[in-house]
Amino acid sequence: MAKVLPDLPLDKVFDYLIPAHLAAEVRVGTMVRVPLHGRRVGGWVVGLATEASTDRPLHPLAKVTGWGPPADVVALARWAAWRWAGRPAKLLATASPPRAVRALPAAGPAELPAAPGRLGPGVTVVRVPPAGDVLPFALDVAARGDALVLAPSVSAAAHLADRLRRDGYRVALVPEQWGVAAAGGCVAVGARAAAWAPRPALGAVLVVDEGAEAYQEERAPTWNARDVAVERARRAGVPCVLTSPAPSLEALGYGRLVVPSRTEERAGWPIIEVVDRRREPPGAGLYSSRLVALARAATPDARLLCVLNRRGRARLLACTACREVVRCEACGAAVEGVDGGLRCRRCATERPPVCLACGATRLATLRVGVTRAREELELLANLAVAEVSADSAAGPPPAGVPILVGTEAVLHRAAGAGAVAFLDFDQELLAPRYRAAEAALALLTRAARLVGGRGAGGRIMVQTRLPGHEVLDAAVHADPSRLAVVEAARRAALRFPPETAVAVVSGQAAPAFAAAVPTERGVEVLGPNNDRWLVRAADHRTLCDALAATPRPPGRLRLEVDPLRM
DNA sequence: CGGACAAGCTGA
DNA sequence: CAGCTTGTCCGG
Repeated sequence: MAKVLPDLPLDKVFDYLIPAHLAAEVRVGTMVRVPLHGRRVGGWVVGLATEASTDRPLHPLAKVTGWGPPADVVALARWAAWRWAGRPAKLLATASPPRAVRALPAAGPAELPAAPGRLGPGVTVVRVPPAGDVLPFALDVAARGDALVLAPSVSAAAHLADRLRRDGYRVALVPEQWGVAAAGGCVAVGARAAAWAPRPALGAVLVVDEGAEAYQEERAPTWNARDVAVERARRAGVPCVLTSPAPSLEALGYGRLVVPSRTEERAGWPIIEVVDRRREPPGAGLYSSRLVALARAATPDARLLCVLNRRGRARLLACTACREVVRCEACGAAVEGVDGGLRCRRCATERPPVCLACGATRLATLRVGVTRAREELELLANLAVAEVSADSAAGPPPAGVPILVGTEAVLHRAAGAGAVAFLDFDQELLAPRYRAAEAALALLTRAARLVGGRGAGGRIMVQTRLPGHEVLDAAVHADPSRLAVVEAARRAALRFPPETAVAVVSGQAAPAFAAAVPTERGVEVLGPNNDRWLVRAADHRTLCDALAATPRPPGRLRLEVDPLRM
């Protein structure tokens, strides 16, 4: 008989008889449909047995849907369900092909384009400067056969896949080519979900830009592809390589660090010019004389990207026709849009969404910081300046404009740049998130990739009132360890991860859950703060065991293990 | 999850 | 008291 985990928010395994005509297709991982409680549901075979765990009469499997995650991935999903306090079905769904796979294609060739080179056992963390190339590491793992290569975005994965193909490797882009990956004899390449790709004979694992936030699933269970990949390699006993321009503290805890020579690393970072805003004359606003000089030198071929993160400010509405700011007719304060109408933030007066100045009905949110910066830069530089928003539906940034200004989205939406200027970097350095420093350095590395290394003339300008901050110290010296040392000490002093392991508990059932967490072995429950509780323990084993031992009260509950913010 | 069944509420 | 909603239970 088959032990089946239904695709329901239910952690229970049910026994089914395997009809003779399906026997050849049923193995651990096979996706099936089964009768349960008067209906048919999908599920995964998670085990095979000869004896049922119940006396009640068994139903036969209704249907085999197709191939599913192999046995090692099923086991990995069970581990991840414990590690991120979630349901195995959620993780098995991620590990499954997006469309039913009835039959696998032929496996790829056994012989590989290159002989496996040096690759140590266990986890190797490699510091690759922003302008450096990770392809050599991808080739190293690919030469091991049935490799797994993860990149932080689908586009980065597709690009790496193309380059591996050009070097003679057969590549499966997962999850689209799930079946090709399952057949084996190829490199599986993909973004976050590819951590679960089927690999018949896993040879090695590479995680590119291991610290990227995109590796973490935002919805619970908040699993992280890097951590899943590391555990997977450990279970298989194969080498695992993590690359990053500035390895995270979590990665540094996994394995030995390999750094390039000082010369090589310095060449891979652009020149970073720090402008001390405390020394600028008052009234200069966001525009130091050095920034104005940089702006005047911008050309359409060597654009200047100006980054101004002004999040968390009250957002204003403006009329798209006459550009008048929309205000309350009763008290004159700013209004906010509420389902089809406008409401005053101060006196709660409501009215239809119509401009009082011109009567137009098309209103748009105004990002005060960025919009004003665009106008001011245009005057100061005497050049065209375009505003770039995070809305990718707005199309690519306009061509032929020498200066672009926007929130950090400008770094995602522009293909390249001659220079990048952070108008007010203190926003990043002082953000009230425990990972703010790592995130700020990540922002600088993203900018560094757009402008290239110092040899290519790349330069970044950072305006700040904290010129001695360790993030800037690390970037200016092209030495991320200068931040890692300070940050590790700070996290340890504040008992933040990875010094400790934490989970955020929220949702309607959070009070009952928080009260039921067993506070043994040093497990602490802190809060509530904004209706959220924090569970903290010395390590993940202690934390996850405590969460697993807590009975789930009825009602909505969100458990966020390893929160990005807390 | 979602069907079954029970208990509670409402209006004639 | 029919007809409906809401809550609880449980599945092979």
